Amino acid sequence: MNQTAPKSAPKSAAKPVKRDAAASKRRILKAALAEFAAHGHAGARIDTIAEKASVSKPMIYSYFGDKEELYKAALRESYVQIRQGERKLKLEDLSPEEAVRELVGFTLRHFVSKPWFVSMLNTENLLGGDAIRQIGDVAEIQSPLIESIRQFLKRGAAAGEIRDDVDPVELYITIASLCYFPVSNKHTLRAVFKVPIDDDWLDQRAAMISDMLTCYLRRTPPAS
Amino acid sequence: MNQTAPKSAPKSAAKPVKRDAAASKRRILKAALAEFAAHGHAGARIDTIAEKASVSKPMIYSYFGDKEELYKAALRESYVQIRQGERKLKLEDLSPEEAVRELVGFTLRHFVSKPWFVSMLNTENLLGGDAIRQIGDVAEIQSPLIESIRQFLKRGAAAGEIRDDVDPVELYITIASLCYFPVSNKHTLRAVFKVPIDDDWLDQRAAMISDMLTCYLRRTPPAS
Amino acid sequence: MNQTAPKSAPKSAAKPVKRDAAASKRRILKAALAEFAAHGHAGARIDTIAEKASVSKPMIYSYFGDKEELYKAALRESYVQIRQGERKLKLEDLSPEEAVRELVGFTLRHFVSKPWFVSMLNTENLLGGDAIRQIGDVAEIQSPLIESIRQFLKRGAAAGEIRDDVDPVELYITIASLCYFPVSNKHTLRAVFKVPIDDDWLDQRAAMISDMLTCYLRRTPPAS
Amino acid sequence: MNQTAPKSAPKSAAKPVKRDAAASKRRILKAALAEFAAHGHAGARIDTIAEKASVSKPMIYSYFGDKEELYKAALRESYVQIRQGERKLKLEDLSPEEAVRELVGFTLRHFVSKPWFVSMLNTENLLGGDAIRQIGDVAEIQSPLIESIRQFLKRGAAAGEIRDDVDPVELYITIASLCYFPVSNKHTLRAVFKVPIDDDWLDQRAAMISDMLTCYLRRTPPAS
DNA sequence: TATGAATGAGGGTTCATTCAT
DNA sequence: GATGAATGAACCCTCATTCAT
Repeated sequence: MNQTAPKSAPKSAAKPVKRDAAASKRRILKAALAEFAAHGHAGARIDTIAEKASVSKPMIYSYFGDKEELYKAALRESYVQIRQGERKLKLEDLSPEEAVRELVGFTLRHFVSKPWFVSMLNTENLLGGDAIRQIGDVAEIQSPLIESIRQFLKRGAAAGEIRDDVDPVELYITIASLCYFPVSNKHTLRAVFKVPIDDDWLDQRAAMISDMLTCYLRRTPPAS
Repeated sequence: MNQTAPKSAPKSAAKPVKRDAAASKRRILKAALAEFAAHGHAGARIDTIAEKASVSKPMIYSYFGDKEELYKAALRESYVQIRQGERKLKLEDLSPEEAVRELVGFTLRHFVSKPWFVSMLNTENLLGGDAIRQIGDVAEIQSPLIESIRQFLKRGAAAGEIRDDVDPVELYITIASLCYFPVSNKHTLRAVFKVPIDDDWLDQRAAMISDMLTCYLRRTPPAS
Repeated sequence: MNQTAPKSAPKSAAKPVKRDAAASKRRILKAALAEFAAHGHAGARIDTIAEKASVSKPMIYSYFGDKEELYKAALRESYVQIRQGERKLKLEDLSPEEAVRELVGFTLRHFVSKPWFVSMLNTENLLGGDAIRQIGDVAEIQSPLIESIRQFLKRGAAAGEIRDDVDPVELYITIASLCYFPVSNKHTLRAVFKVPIDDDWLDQRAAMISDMLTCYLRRTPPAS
Repeated sequence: MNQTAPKSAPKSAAKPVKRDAAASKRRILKAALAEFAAHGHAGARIDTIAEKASVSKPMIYSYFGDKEELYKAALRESYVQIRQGERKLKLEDLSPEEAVRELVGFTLRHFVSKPWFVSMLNTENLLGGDAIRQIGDVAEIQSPLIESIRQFLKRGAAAGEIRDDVDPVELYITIASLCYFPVSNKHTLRAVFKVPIDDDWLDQRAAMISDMLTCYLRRTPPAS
């Protein structure tokens, strides 16, 4: 009767992670994020999520309520994961020019390597942002990065290396714009402009973006 | 074939728009574009499109085949309409700096005033670009604008006013990136960064983008 | 190719009533009434209704909206049908005693032969009467019967044959009570009191009820 | 086996009601009765019952088997509780007329104050009485009341105060009919006849019913 | 004993699509 | 050419029921 005695063989992963609520919830969230990112809100299928998460559908409803709530959880999760990645970015000891170059390269690689984040933003904005407005703490999730940018801008301005009228949020939006678009619109760009959005192209782009920003930051602000 | 030439038969003009196949098709396309842009591919409803176009559902199927084909037609239509708008842009007699400023302002206004275009691109890229790859002539649709940009870049470079290593497609992608992102991601930006993406903000942004690009174009290319 | 030519043989009921919206709706209503009466609100199955009505489920939703609305329609239908039966009742030319006897017999037979009416009332009252409150014209449906009762009471009182303080609604509720209970509670009565609620028993009951009512009506009202 | 005998072990009385199988079972039964009465057989939810009884769902299954068995237990319980109420009724020392008046008033108040009994009967009869047929001892539960009625009828007949051909079961069914209907069909009566079934109305009704029955009982039986 | 975790089977509802006039 | 009528196939969600601790 030692069929049901995994004690003696804890290593055997025959029954992966049964009866572990937290793990189940995590798997569901991961699968949901992938599914919503791949097919949008309406195109996502609860059946598929259940299957990919190796749980039954009722578990999803018991943990998350309904599709809408699951979507919100997935959207929030995409921000949480992005933020975890951003923690690795260290700009403190860099010159403004190096910091910009690092930030651009990082942001671009970040978007490329986490395409579900880009897809979730697309999906959410398509639907009018109803969900993100209901997630209270999204602003806080992103703030450390902005703070980091503010620091190096202040340092550079104090050292007289760059202009002193640059808002960190505006700069971030600029960088994000330049990095987001080629990733988000990869397929239409390729079809319309025959541009192959591959690693080489992206590397060149990162360099060009950095050049442009550096040039702009160095310049003295207009007299107006 | 004078079926589609009601001009020669003014008698039968009792019912103005009825029994006009071309008009029906146009109405369907318009409604489909609005619906797909508003709710994405999976979220769009054929019933709603039929209702908004004031046609019966079988009409849609007889004209367009199925939802997939209708989606492709709507996607193509969004490019056609965008292109029609771009025709109004005249850059020939402007200095490079003026041309950039005009192009940026125009592109931004364009995206803002045709949000369905932005939504259709989002939707199409979300789904992997399968549809746009099947539309043969999309590349040609966009080319006049690129040509126009090429012209003023060449002129400016010849006059020594700007650097001569700028690719028109790259420049357009840069401008598009900067104009697209704040429009496309309006809702998440507002939620995360508390930035109100209104007309004032967009005007300032257009100026800032133009400054940055001008600065970059003027600069001599790096030695490498 | 005369497979699809029923014209030459209109009698053949091979394809019963296809493409007849009104007929479909009628069949659905009939099936719904039977199903709700047999299994109650929650126990009724839309699938079963569709099957019994020989329509697909979407037809039901297209005609009636949802289960709740279909239930309301069925409830209303049960009153309409009951009312149609009551029209056959003629009390005008009868003496008060005969009228009562006729009314009692009729009501009892009515309830026995339309058990779905009794079941629908049970179901609706079980759920708190939410549905019937939303049906505007139920009161009017029942009123002719009350009017009829009022007439013979007035006639009998004027002739001095019966007391003159009897309210027609109260009398109807009394009769309904006496006729409803043995029909509605047929199964529990049989199980608890071993009373076989069959035709013989019901006939005797009708006589007893009539006796009792007659006795009561004849009596002069109490002094109080 | 002193697990279920906390009396002998007052030490472990820290948690008063916990680990008391009988109490749990009682709470389940009470909650089930309320739930089945409120929503009918199909509409009742095991989850709700578990929650209201403060037990886990597996407890319910371990005590009662399945929903069907729980329903039967609840149905039986409703009879048991009704019977407990009836025990308080004392008709022995009353005149026939007083006994009838007391019995009517009591029955009406009984139904009004135990609406779940009425609802359970409705539900059970709606479903065809399958459950009650499987409960063996229901007949015995009700019999004392019938016996009590038989007594006072015999006494009254012997004293020549009332007719002697009245069957106690028939009389009880008559009284039950008159008291049950206005309670059971409270909502539809209000909607259809605009009669407010409140305490005043019920008091008047009890008086009227008693009058009618008294009148009938006093009368000499018909010659037939 | 007691229960959190989990699920198979279905229930109501919707949607793209077609039929028949 | 045009449409009201109709439906198969899902989809989201729930519920009675069991597993495993």
